[in-house]
Amino acid sequence: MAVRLKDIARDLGVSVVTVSKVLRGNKDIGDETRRRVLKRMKELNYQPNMLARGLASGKTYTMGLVVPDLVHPFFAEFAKSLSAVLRESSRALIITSSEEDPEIERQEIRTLLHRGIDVLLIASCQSSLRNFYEIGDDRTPYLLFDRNFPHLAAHFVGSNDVLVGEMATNHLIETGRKRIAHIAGQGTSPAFDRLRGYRNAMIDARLPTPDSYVFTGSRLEETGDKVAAEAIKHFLALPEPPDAIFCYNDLTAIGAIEAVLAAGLRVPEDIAIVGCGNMPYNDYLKVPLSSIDHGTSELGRRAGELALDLVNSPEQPPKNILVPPTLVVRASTRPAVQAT
Amino acid sequence: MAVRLKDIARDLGVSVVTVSKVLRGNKDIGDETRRRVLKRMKELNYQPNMLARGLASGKTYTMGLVVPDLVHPFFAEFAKSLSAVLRESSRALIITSSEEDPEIERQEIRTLLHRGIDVLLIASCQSSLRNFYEIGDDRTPYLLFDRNFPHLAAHFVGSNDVLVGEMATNHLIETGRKRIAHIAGQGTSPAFDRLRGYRNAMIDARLPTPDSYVFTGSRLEETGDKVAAEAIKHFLALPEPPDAIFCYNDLTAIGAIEAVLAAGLRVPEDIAIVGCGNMPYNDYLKVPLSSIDHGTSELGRRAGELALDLVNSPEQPPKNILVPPTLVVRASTRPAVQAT
DNA sequence: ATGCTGAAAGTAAGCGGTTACGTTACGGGA
DNA sequence: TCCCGTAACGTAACCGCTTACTTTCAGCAT
Repeated sequence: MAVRLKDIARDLGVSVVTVSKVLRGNKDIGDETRRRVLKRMKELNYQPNMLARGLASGKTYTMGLVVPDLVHPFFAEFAKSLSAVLRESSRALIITSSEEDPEIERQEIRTLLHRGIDVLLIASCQSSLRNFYEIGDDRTPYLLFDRNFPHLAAHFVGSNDVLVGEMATNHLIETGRKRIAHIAGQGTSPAFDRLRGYRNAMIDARLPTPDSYVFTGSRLEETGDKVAAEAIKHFLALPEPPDAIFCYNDLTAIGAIEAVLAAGLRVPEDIAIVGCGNMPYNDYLKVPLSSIDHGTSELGRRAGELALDLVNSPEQPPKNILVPPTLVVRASTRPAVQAT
Repeated sequence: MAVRLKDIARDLGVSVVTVSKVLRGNKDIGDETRRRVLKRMKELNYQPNMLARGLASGKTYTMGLVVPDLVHPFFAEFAKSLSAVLRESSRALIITSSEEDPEIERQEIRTLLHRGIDVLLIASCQSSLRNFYEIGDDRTPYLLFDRNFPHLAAHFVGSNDVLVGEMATNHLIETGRKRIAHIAGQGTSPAFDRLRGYRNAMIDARLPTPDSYVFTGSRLEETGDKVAAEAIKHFLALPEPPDAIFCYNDLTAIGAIEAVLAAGLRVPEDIAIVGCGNMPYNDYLKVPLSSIDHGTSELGRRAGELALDLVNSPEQPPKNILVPPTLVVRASTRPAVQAT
């Protein structure tokens, strides 16, 4: 079996408490004793039993992460980056997926809390806040990422999604488009904020945004490509079809490109398209896709740092960490008028 | 704070042990008592403290997963599917990434073992077996997936990669190609087996496979697209360039398509290309990519089931679970001779 | 000499469960 | 009537570690 504190104590003729104190760097121990204990720990390759430590101390050295979908590159990359930060402070990460199902999310949160985690990180797929009151009861500190709840005073790490919407829209405006449409998401703060950013930019540029230029779809993370097909059908049936589309995310943008091409039109000549998320394969698509990059690994890093901070000072006032987005231009938004 | 067995016992005037027995479905309890305990558990919304249970019983109801890269769609999908299986038996999953670094992998394994997990699942990036002797010492059952070690008598869940290579190559042969090349991986069992499958198929078809038709690259999971560019340069410089290429994975195939197109040749007319992994975006590439599908979620499911089985009977003889691959044909391998 | 201080160690209790045995009371077979 | 088996529950110890509180003793001021 594994080496225990007891074994080291016995070997050295000291008490378990003494060894435990050395382990945790307690001042309470003489130099000579400390040295002997540390030496023996190395020799035996001692690793503390985290279950026992967690039970006795309340700290588990474990963080919990709940994402709506592990396969989505954004969440995967976030998890990877977060994981790297936690590894440095030798904490484990329990990752669970809610599959975009509020009931599963609820279940996963409860499981994590009762399993014992120091901090919970979550991109919630809830529309209500019920789950979060439960978390509050358990006094486990938590932070939201990617998706925020305006009326919940919680820590948040994410993009400035209003700015995301503005940047994408302004980019289309700057390349000379006038009739700019938006395929919008639903029910989450990024969806809401990106729409707002889009509206802001259009109003600033004094461009019209008829209601018919905003097509709202749901579950765009998983089925954005399908939804985009409907959206394009809708847009192309308008008396004045758009000459550019800002899509809620890249999957939707990909679907939009496919649908536009299938309709016999050209991207970007007839319709320019910009997405959001800057997925790895954007360069290799039929039309390489312009996109807004969230700085995902930066997000993961910042979230990890905040989480570590919350372990020590759980009661601090809510922080709101926004990582600035960047625009990555590719072929799908080359200027409409090739003035040469 | 959370509800404990003690609270329920007190409320009902029975002992903690009685409640514990009910919790675990022990026969040893009368119907009436059992009913009262269960009722009270529901009322108080009791959830067992996993740390305490783990410490006392040795079972942690937690599995550990080590993957080389969380962002890779294969591992993400595997993790997702595995996670779903474990959720059904209310077990948590600790996911860690080795970043394709043997030393990190070693570290992560040790951390997991000392944290206490019931089963370890790992796609190892080791070339040596050193880590696995360590695991053996801790008597924690483990299973390998995706990447196997021929000389290690361990449980394995993965593709039949020889068959993968044969299927891909045979498909190219059946569509009329004669000069078929392979961009091969390095150092892992899938790389080795797919190469063998390629060779098998070529020999069976009495087609030549000069050494110059096999280009070996490393770290294809992360940089396959770059490596493919070199490979294509190499192939096109041959006196008799190939008319088809079987690529170790989809990322490599994507890079190959890009490079072939950039060289002014057509896919599939001049060079057909088949990949491996059947990534989500294969339909949307410049040339939609034919690929071998591993049945990734099936793999995750089978791995999860085996892992659950190992909890109860850790000492069973090594199982070797191979999920049959399937071919998904897209534009990149349309027949060379459109005989109409 | 007496008492106080602080460094260095130890003692005991407990975290929330589980496990291996006891104990009790009842009923049936001989 | 006696014994024993069994159902139903309880007792005590322990899992490996931490926490809060002693204890011990040297050094120093009074």
